[in-house]
Amino acid sequence: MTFYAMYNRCQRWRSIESDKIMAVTLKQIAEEAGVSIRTVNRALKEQTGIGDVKRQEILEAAARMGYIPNIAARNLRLRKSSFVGIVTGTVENDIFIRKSHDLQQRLEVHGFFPIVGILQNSPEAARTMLSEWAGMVDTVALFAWRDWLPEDVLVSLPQQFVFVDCPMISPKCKFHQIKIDRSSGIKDAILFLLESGRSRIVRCGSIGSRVEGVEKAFRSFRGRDAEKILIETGGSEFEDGYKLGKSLMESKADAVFFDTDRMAFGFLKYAWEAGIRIPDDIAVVGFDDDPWGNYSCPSLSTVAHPIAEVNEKIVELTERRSASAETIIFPTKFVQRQSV
Amino acid sequence: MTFYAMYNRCQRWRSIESDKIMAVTLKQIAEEAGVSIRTVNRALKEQTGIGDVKRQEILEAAARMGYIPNIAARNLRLRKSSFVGIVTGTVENDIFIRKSHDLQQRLEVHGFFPIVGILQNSPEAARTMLSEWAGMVDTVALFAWRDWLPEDVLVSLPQQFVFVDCPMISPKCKFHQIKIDRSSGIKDAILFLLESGRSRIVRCGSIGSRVEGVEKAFRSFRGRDAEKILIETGGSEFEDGYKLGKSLMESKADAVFFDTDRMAFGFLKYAWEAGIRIPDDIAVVGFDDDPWGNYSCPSLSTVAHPIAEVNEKIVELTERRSASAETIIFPTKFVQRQSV
DNA sequence: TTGAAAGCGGTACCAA
DNA sequence: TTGGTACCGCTTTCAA
Repeated sequence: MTFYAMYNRCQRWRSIESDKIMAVTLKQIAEEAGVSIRTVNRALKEQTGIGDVKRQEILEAAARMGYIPNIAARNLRLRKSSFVGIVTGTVENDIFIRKSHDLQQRLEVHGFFPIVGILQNSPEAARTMLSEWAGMVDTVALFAWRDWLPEDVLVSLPQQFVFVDCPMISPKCKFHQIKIDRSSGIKDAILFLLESGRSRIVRCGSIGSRVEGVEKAFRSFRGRDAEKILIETGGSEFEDGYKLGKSLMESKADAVFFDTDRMAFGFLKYAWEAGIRIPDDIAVVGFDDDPWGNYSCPSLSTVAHPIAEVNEKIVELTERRSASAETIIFPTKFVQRQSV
Repeated sequence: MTFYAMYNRCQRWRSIESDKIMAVTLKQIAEEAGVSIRTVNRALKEQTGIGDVKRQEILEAAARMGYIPNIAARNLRLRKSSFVGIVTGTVENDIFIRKSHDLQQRLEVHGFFPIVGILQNSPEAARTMLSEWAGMVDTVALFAWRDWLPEDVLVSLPQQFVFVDCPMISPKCKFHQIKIDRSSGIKDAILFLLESGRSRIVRCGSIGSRVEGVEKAFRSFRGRDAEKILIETGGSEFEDGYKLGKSLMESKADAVFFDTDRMAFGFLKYAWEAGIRIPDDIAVVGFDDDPWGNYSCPSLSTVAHPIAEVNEKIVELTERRSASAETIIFPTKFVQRQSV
């Protein structure tokens, strides 16, 4: 038997035995109101089949005792949940964070809340994390992934998985995939550079996932009077762009396309220190649409991810839990600012 | 009765009746292995009191069937959870995001996962959101709050609440509070400005929470040969700092302290366009330690929040669920970069 | 060494 | 209009 006492004026109920706050349950309300649990349930759910007087009594008792339904119990019984998993990468201030923040806002509109996690370094650890979410989360959106076989890592996990912009996943993967067509925005960027009279266009970046988009974009301009130069670099961070400054200027390029905005910002810093004028001496385009591109000196032209479209799709999948794996591609967009 | 079938080579079990993936339960493993649920539980939990042969059989069956424990059910039974609520503000790319991302990483180290939400506009909506987390989350860290009485909004919610850097909360509030002493870092910033020969120091910001820290810092330098000027501004964003540029330069100040880094970045842009040299013409200090301060031209001196200390404290509270409300204050720190 | 059974809190079918 | 009760999946006490 448990004894309860009013907990000062804020009307919170506590167990006398422990300091732990006991949440009020349907059973307690039923005892208080002298009815059955089922009746309390009906009153709170505003279902029919209950007298107005009794309903009022029960609602008052519930309010007085400060009843808060236990969502874990409800989810268990209904075998569904209002939580959605989001897995992101670790890089601070990276686009992952913006993407997941946008998704968070969209999910809330539809009554879902995100459970967030950072992608682990080993497939075992990643799997463990996702297992920890079993029963709490029906859908998991993966904004980051590594060179693992999804089928192996996710075997027998009960959730629905949505891979977002994870290019290494094979097309016949049996999980949902939302892909991003990097080349569309890059194409527009290069077109803009060509039309504004630039002819020696450098790409700075690593041999990685973003190459294909750039190559595809460049190919579609074959025959135009422009030269494509590649300066390879391992990294994709601010420092990498900064260090590239010297060799970049020596290449006599009149436009440069960076694989990430962060690299572009690094080059902006180099240019600022070296007295290079942008865009007069060289035009600069980044990739990611980091919000800081609005504020840099000069503001940075870039290629934007289709964040809104991607996240709306995730919300849609969350709501209907599609049985068969879906694949959908959204295009990127060129954003013109001061640096071109 | 439910029928199961092997789901192709990945060994996932499905109910034949529906497309919905049925998670394998202890009961199913028990039936498969011909033992009781309790025995399966003992085997999986690696408890004593079970024969080695039987344990091996059960573990194999569980692995073969792809057993994933249902955390919602476990939490319900144990009346505790491995999830922690985090409530943030809405501003994109704001410090909220960095704080919560750091907390996320620290929580994961201790086996917790965040459930994240954005602070709603009305107290009712905020309360509804937190109710939705009842039973899922034992502790909620609030990185944002409004001008509401916590006692009223949070009445009878079963979780433990930690207010982080929410200055308007009264000291005798019966929830945990982690406060930030803004003046300590500002004091060091001003000291640096004085020692580097500046004497006309402007503060740009709104009459709000951050005033006190600045005033306190200035007071401790009374008697020194320096003049304090206040330029009041409503906002705290990039545009606000940009717009302030003109009147700021007209004030003949030789140093300026902004309430937020974002405002400082706005002023940096103005200075860049107007040909004002920083720090030669005027020294600039921001507040928040936005990572972009490393990359701006020039890099921005600022005052940093004690994010690590605050978040370690939250983790500690999460782990021991303190019964009595605790209040703790951490100091801010001056970060010197190119702009001073 | 094993298993039956009583919960955790909420939902909803079925009978009264 | 009501209430009894069997779940959801997991944990743990207690008895065999």
